[in-house]
Amino acid sequence: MAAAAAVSISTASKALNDTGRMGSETRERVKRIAAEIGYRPNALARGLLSKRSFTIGLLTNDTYGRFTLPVMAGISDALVDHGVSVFLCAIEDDPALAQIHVDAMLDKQVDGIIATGKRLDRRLPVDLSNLHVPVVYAFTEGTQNSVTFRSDDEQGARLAVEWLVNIGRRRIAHITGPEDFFSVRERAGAYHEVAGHREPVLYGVWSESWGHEAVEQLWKRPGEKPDALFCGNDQIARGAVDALRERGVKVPQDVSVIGFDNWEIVAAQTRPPLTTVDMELKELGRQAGLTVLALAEGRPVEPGVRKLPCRLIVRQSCGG
Amino acid sequence: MAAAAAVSISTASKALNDTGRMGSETRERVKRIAAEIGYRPNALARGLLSKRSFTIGLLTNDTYGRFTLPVMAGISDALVDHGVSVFLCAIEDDPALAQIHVDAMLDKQVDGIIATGKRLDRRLPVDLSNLHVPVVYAFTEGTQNSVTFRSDDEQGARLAVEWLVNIGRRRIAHITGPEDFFSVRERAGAYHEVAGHREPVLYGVWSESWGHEAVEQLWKRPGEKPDALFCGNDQIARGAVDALRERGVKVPQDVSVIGFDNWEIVAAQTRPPLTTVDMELKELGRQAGLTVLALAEGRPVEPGVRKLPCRLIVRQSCGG
DNA sequence: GTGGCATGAGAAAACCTTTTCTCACTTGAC
DNA sequence: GTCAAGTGAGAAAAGGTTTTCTCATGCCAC
Repeated sequence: MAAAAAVSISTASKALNDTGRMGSETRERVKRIAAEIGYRPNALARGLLSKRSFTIGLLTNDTYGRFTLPVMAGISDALVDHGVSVFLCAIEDDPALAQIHVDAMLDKQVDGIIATGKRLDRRLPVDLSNLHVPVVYAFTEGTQNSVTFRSDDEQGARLAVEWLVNIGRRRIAHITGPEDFFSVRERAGAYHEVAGHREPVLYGVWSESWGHEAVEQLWKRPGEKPDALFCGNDQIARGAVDALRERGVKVPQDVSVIGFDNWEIVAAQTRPPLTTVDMELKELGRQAGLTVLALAEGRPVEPGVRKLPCRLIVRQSCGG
Repeated sequence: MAAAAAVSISTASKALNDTGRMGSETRERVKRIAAEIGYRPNALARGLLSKRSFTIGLLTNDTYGRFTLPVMAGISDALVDHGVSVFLCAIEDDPALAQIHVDAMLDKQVDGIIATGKRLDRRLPVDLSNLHVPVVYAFTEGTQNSVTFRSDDEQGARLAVEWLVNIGRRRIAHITGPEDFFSVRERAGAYHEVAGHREPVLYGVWSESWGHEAVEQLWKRPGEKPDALFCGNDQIARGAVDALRERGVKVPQDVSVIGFDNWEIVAAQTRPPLTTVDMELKELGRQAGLTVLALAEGRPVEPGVRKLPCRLIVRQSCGG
């Protein structure tokens, strides 16, 4: 303890925390000696007393981290300045494992929990609604009266389709994922609204091969071919681009293609690199982090669903 | 506290921990009541006394988590049974940020630190060599006298090339990443040894487009074409497969292609799906987790570099 | 010179466990 | 009937910090 090294006992605490009454030369001396011996207070002891562990838990069922990692980066980015560290718990879809991790986090007195996932319209396999610590949901379905952050998929889709319209495309097709995804329906709705129903929506799965196959279907149909494809994610877009190339259709000259997610590893490696919609997951994580911190500190936060706007990332697959 | 709810005071502790002397009916009663009221001991208070926080820190500079996530999954998998939680700290390549995170972890009295990265032959931008907590390195360069876990890239490469030889391929080319990567040189060494120098090694970058371009180079050369490609990672392999398809070369009939990393998102989505070498990162993480736990508990661990064997994942890009 | 007050610094309690120590009571043996 | 040993359970200390309380000193004013 700094006390022993320096002179006094609990006076050290007051000196280092700039609290209490004391001579300024004593305060300075204690601080100097503390710095010299590299004294750092024990966060466990501090937490025991203050009821704040400066620790939060991040719960996710997104094994590959595609969505979780950007969210995590945002959370960490926002909280590191406040001295808060993050427990990451990957729970797959295993309720028992999830419960174990939640219990472990609670035992360690986390100041709050952020739940995140891989899908907006599904809950994590564990009930977090009656915990005595604040819970914030990010990119996963929350509970009644909770704070939930999600991307505004409708606005994102609108952004994409309007872009295609603005560069002069008229026959825009929409190739997307399974219709039971809420975000698929939201994006399709925006597509219909902006594009005006000129082309049908092709529902499928989230894979390159579906993008490939959907292009086959579209180009086998009689009549005019689409001059633009709005794809439900970057993998589908990539499959579509590959299929178009194989058919000798030029991207972006003959057909513009636009993706969703801005999953760099796919979007940037496609030839040509994909124009796509970024869901701003890092910003989403940042806000979730600040919110759980606010709740932990007792500041009031309005419950409800917060939709964060998406952003269009322009690369070369659209021309225009 | 359970004490208040039940009857006595510190007796509760002894009852719940099965220590001390006491009547079995008292012990049972305390346990029962504790279970009823859902009592869970405060890990902070426990840690203060026991000097064990049941917490470790995972430090990584692998932003996209391609390598870190499987390692993390293994660590968590190994340690969750021991009640240990993991702080994940993504430090990019920022020394100042790294130091902040390390300090925060030490303040929180982590029982140990695991350092991981995206490259075997580079250190993290922070010195962990003189900490008073154990440090284990996994998939990143460690320090003198430390415990380091890494994949056996030489053995992995051997596995791949031997497989190609065994299915009858004779003109095996090796397209790989930058020569300054230690693992690139190790893999190339094994390739030379097994394949017998029949083809040159093409060094480049870790991208699909390099795989694509390398195939162009190989097929533009006069003389016999390769009948197999051993690629330095799955992205290169994927670029190569795409280039071959565009040239009308059939995979796997005419040419076998084999990748490295088993990055499912690339390997499984390639047409045909890639046969590839898996570095068993999850197992690597598991062992790193158990090792740091052993060190934290004071059990002796031999320092040194532990090479873990790779495994061949057979899909359809090789035939045979 | 004495009473009041401001000031600086240490003492003590609290946070929640675990562990060791102590004490009262029971039992068995002589 | 007394003594030793054994048993059950509570008391107390410790762990490192923060916060409140107390006390001693010195100063000013009267």
